Amino acid sequence: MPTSTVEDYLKCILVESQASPGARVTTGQIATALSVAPGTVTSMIKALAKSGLVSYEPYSGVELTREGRELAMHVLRRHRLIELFLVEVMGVDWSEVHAEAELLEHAVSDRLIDRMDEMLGRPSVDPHGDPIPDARGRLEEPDAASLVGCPLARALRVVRVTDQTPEFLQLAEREGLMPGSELVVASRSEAAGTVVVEAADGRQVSLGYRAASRIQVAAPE
Amino acid sequence: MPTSTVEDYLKCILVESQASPGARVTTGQIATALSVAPGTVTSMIKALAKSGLVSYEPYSGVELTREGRELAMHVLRRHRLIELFLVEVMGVDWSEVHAEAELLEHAVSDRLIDRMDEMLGRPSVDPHGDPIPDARGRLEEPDAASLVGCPLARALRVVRVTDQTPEFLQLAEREGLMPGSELVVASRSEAAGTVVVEAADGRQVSLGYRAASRIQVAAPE
DNA sequence: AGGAGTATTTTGACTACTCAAAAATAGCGG
DNA sequence: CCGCTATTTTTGAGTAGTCAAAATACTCCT
Repeated sequence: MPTSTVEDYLKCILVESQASPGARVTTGQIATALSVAPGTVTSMIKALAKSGLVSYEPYSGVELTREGRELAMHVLRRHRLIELFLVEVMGVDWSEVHAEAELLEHAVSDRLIDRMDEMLGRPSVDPHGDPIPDARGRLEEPDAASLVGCPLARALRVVRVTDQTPEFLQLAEREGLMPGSELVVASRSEAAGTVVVEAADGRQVSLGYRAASRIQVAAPE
Repeated sequence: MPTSTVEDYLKCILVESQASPGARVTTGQIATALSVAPGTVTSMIKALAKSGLVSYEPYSGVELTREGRELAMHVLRRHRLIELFLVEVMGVDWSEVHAEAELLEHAVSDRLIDRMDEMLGRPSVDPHGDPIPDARGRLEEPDAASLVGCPLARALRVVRVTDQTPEFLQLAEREGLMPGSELVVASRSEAAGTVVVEAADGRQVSLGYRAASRIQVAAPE
């Protein structure tokens, strides 16, 4: 049985490698993401490599093995189902569910997860639009355009928000930029690094490139 | 922030001291209840004493301090609310909820616990009839009679089942001895150490004294 | 009171995780 | 190809929890 620390490392490696596909994940990246000292990551990674969960070449980064990826997928599934459960069934604010799920994902049994899945109608995405791996650990990662790369002056729908900080999520909620919301990108300024968005209620919001890149959109319906 | 191990020790000391009021809890008792080696308990207890959560006199047992008791009460509250939530909201079998709650009680935030409490209508007992401490850690422990000490040939109602093993709980369910069930104690044999109970459906069940003492009853309604 | 037997504590060691700080390495600019 | 900087790894040490087995203390019986 993997410890919850091991689960955290694997999940972290999975999401980091999804964020930049093709590249190996560096120990520094992991240290930052998990808020631990760099040396801690190195020794942990060596332990994971010994257990066959990652492949590791010193100074060149880490990659999940098939077994490690499967485990990480299950943790991710638990995390995202719990998030959705908290929002849909328990009425928790979507800006708070990430932190709650971070703890619960290590404590909830597979039976309970399946019960949640059933209660929620076998959903495919969590409250942030992140796809939920199925019970066999399969996941298709849709590649949607972000507010930085999408066409202008076209009706669009938010499908995913890839920033889990409560502050960002509260902003998104306030400005009508949650998954499902409709919007139009009014303009972009390369020089200023801003994107001006018109939400469904007609209000205009200006976002920096970093923030804009965290919001993914698709054609309405 | 106490670790989940500390929470387990405190909760264990609390329930053991409730089971035999007045007596100090021995390290051996704790070791058995938590399935750890006796020496482990001794060193853990010394750490708890240093943190001011228990008072400890070598060879004479342990007692919770006010602070330790408060903490233990909160853990017990979490545990029992989670059990009820799992049964009422998620439809989990009552014989399984104890084990689930054992893990979840360390991972659920206070906010979520309060949300559960609200959803369940501020309940006073869990699915086994165990009383739920309130948000301030207060608890009244009703002293009901068990099937060993109650009157014979009188209509009674099960109010509490004080054995959390799945096997026992499944038996109780099968034989109609869950909290709320009505029954009559038909006879008792001191010599054989058995109690014969007639459940609501008319079936008779014979229980050993140990099992009978685990089922508490009160007058119907 | 003297043992015998049981419960408890001590000892020494191990796993899992962590950090700070020193040492090693990679990759770049010249 | 040499040196500089940033990153990574190593080293040494500490915390939390655990066990097996030896040592100690209690208790009860004769």
